[in-house]
Amino acid sequence: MSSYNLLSEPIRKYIRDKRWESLRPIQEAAIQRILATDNNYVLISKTASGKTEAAFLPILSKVNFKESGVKVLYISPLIALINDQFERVEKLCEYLDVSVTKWHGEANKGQKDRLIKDPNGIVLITPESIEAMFVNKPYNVYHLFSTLEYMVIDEVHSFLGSDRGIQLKSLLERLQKINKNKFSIVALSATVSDVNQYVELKEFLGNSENTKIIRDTNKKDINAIFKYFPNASPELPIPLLEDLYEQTKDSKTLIFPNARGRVEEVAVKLKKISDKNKGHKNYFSHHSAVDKEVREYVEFFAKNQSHQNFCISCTSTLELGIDIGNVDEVVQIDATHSIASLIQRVGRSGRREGKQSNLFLYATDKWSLLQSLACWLLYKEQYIEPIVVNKKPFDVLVHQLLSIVKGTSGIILSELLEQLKTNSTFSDIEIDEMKDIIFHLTEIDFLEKIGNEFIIGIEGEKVVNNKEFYSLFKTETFFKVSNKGNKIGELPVSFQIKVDENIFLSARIWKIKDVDFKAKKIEVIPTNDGKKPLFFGNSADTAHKIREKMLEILFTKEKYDFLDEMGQDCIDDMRKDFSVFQLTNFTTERPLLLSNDNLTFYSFAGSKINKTIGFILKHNGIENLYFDDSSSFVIKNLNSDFISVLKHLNFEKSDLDVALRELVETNPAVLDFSKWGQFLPVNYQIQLLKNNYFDFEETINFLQLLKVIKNTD
DNA sequence: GACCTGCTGCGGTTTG
Repeated sequence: MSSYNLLSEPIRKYIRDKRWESLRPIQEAAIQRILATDNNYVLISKTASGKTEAAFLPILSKVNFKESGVKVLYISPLIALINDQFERVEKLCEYLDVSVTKWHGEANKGQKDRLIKDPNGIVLITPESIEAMFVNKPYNVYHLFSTLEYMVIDEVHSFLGSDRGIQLKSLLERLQKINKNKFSIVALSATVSDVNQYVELKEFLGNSENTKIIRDTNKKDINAIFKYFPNASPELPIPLLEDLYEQTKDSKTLIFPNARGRVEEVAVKLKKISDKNKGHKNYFSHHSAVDKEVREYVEFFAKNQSHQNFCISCTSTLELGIDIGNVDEVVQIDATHSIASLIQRVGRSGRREGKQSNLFLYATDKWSLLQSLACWLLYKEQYIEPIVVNKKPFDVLVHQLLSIVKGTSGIILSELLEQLKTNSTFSDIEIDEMKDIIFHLTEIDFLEKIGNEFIIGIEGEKVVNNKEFYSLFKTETFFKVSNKGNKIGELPVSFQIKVDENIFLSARIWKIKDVDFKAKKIEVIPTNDGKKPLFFGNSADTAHKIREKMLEILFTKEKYDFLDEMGQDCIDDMRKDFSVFQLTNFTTERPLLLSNDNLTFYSFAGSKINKTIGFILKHNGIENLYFDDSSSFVIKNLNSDFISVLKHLNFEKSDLDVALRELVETNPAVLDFSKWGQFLPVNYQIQLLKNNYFDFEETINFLQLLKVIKNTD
């Protein structure tokens, strides 16, 4: 225990009292390095491997908490995670007489006020709460956070590649600027396995040169079992549910059915089967539309009822590090959209004494089976999709610009530009581009120029003084569902929301008794039979590599011992269907099926490339139907030669910009992916579409190399 | 048929 001896005595006492026999590998490595240097570190290690302690043990040994001011700022993407970590960190801090303060939208205000009176110790916060402080009480940011020594960013991978991540990076740099002595950063992550991702990670922390990666490569052994139950209707096949029940009834299980409606269907139907068989009653659902208190109860149950089995049907709400302990079995119903997501889900399982740890992959559709298989094979190859960071985040610039102006009582142009230009988040955006955007914001009354100084304009006030301002993502308002004052969850308005309709929610069945459209409330009573609720969402993008792997599987002869008979037969059938194509190169060759009067182009490409191809086809007057499951375009009544059309698609730049402008003007909803993009000048909206929504560069690369293989008979 | 994430300030009332 060499690192142990380097820690301060109170921390060593903590370890002794905890009766830890040894430090985990990630802790051994991190303790030595964090104590010895002021480098930034990224600690990469699987869920529940002691990452939090790997960061906090050395930081608490090292930092001098005697001086006034907050010394350590911990940032989390989730309130639930802050509440979880608070208990752990606070217990540790009892040994040091250092105070820990939760600072998020649901945290106790008295504690926050106390911190302002006497800034000290450790603060646990969300990015949005930092944003709010910059906007409303910029002097408090200085008062509290100008003497930081360490910042800890938890679940850092959840920020990378998103607008929320760009916002956090900007906030981090704004904090760094008000600290005379630069603070060091320790970031924690469970799912970074590709060396290419290291570059983006280091860049994110703002000091690539002095950022080091510490990685525990210990893998989790898990046994995959594929089961194929083709379904003919939107409902899950009964044999699948019965098999699922048998596989999970004596375990602690997490089931990921991908969609909230289906999460409810699984929870309710399994519970019914369990009731019939006199099995356990602990069937729950957990997703964003389940009431918060109900979700907390479910988490509490999973964490504390160690002697009882349970089954939680959930969405990605249980992907991140909220502590529910380990489960015995993880079930994925139909394919995940990314390997990163699969890694997180697999990471939830752990071995119980004398029990094999299993991952069940159920598929209800042949394409989903193929995609699931592709994901599993890529997982075994340790592949993970690359992180794509928008280097010209004009929309986040709009937001941060308003945040900076609001935080001042008037700022001159040169000072505003200086603040943006010295923030490396925006270093690829030119000064002239910034000026364009500032000019446009002034035109639409988001900013107002008084003398030499910019302040927030009349229209800007409406936006900045709204609580929706602090976040980079949009949310719609749902109707609150309750039963005699007990909150159950919420549902979006749809034709389903009417009196006497029966729906599933929070793993139970309800009859709608009253809908109050004005108050957006639904009153329900329990009942015995019903339907899954309808939600409307967008599916996440599917990575290019996953589609490529799907194609590869179709052209190999391999048998998979983890596939059931139905599944292997299905894959063999698909292979037979595709055997009419003489295809050998999975990077460049793609099948083109010619039949009577239509053709089907199987692009086997990532979502962004497909969106771009669809747009270009339409732009060239080629009407097509796109099918996401099979990544294919069906084109009817095409007279010209499709291949030459595809190879010679019109990429004239000015022409493309005209087409994109037309798209933005006729269909502004195309910008819905960006909360702040709507306030950009139209030519910047076009650039945003090119950078974030479409991917012309990759599409051109793909099409240039593309060799279309036609069917032979 | 299709995921997730967060939220100030102020004035009022209640509580110790």
